[in-house]
Amino acid sequence: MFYYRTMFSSSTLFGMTEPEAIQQPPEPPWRSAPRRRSVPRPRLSRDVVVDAALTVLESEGGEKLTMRRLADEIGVSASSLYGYVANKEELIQLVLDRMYAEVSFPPPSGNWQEWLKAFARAMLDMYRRHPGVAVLTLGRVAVTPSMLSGMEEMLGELRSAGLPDQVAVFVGDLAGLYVGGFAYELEVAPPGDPERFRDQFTGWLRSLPPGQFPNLRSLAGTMTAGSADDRFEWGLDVIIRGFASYLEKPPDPAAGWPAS
Amino acid sequence: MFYYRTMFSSSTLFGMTEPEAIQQPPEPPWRSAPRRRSVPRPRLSRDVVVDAALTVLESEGGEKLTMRRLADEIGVSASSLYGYVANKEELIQLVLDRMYAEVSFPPPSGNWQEWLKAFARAMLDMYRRHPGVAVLTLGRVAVTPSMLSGMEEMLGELRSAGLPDQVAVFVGDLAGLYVGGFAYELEVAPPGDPERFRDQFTGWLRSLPPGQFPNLRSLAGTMTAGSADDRFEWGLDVIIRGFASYLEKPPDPAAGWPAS
DNA sequence: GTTCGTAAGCGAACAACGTTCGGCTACAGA
DNA sequence: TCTGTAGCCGAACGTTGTTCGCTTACGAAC
Repeated sequence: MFYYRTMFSSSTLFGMTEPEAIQQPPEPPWRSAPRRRSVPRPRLSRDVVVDAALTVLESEGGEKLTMRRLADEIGVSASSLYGYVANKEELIQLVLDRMYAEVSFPPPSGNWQEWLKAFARAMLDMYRRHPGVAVLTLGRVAVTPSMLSGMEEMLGELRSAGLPDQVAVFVGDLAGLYVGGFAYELEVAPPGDPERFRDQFTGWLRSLPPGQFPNLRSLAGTMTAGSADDRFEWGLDVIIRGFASYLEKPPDPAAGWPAS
Repeated sequence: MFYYRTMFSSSTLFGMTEPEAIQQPPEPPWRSAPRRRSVPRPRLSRDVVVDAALTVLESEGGEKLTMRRLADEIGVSASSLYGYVANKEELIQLVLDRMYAEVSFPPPSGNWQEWLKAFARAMLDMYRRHPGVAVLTLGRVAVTPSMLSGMEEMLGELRSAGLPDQVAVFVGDLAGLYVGGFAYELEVAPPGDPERFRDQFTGWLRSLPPGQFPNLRSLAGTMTAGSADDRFEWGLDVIIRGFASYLEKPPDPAAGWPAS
């Protein structure tokens, strides 16, 4: 579901330790241990910080999530946060982990296509419940524990439904990119009335010079047609159809496709 | 090709003017006119600034593109840049416009599938020639003149190849998202030896606890298999197959798909 | 009950960022 | 030669993430 921005870019970013170094609990390396305290009387905690981050996120959006603003939300100074979070990047990773953990997996079924659609919808629902989160996933690679669990679950379902390994890996890759990108698009949409905005955009397209942009002009209505949900379902369907077609009729092996 | 992050989020971001206001040259609204000067003896110019931005971008990456760094590159003070560029956002838009203009369109052919693949490859080539640019497209909506031209060209080709309007619009949407996301993935990959990194990542996956992550462990090799080019071609093929399947066998109209 | 160690939290500060403002400078036109 | 102005600059402002040293208040030890 979310390999895409993950598989080739995740590890060294947060000072990933060498494979040998990770043994007992292979938590992602960015997860630093919270500071020990033999005297337990803190007003703060990792959970308090992450909770407050979510509050700020949902009420003011991703760009407004600043360490000072977050500290204000809790009623504490900004520097205090660094006792519980290594830096802002780690904070965001913790937020994303919390979000991914919220996504519930569809029950196992032999039908990988329907399962994947249900999972994708669950992901999109999560993004919708927490506006401001999709923005955080951009330009960032989140290898959080709960995201690993999501990947694991999906791979299990796809494999047990009979998909070849390579296809199982790649379908998650592509679908994850799709859902994340779609959620981002929803978030970035201007806050005002969507109808009005759509009309505005359509009108702008129609105002392009006819000689230079005939297609954009005549397709102005088409480009803004359909509800967000319709477009989401459609894209999902197209991607899954593509993979189904691949299963029925694999391309020429000489083209360099990895063997399944 | 790049509708995705465009169609529903572009306009109000940069203070889009009302449709009626745009008449003769409907340049995107972020493009402010450079300051008039009856005395033409400037060391700087918009082109000089954009050129320098590209140099910084390619040598130090997107995060390092700062106004001060850019000014240093030219040998000028940071504040001087604001005579030629309204702000950093506009600078980035200008950079992106320059990049999109560099992409050459494949010659028209009746085969929309091959045409689209060729266009996607040309886009990816552009991103590869200019490392650091893909990062800039994230979290941003670039409705630049050259990007409009790209959309126009693609729509023309797809329509003349017989694709229904709605499909033509959406295929560009999805393919654009794919290419942009892929390019970003390439950029974010750690600078060191890719082979070594892949081994590292594979090893890390294999070090996950077997009971909890059996699939991730056993698919560790599969997840990192294939060259970047192979994976790019594969994803492209999957997407296009999905659309082809849609053309042959449209889904149930009751499901709310837009009529073509 | 007093002392003490320690960790939680604070305020100030730092560097870097985008951006603005007032002023200097040097040239084109009068 | 004078003057207006365009081009550019340095300093500054308000943010940002982050660090550092200090205060404070509690649990434990005597």
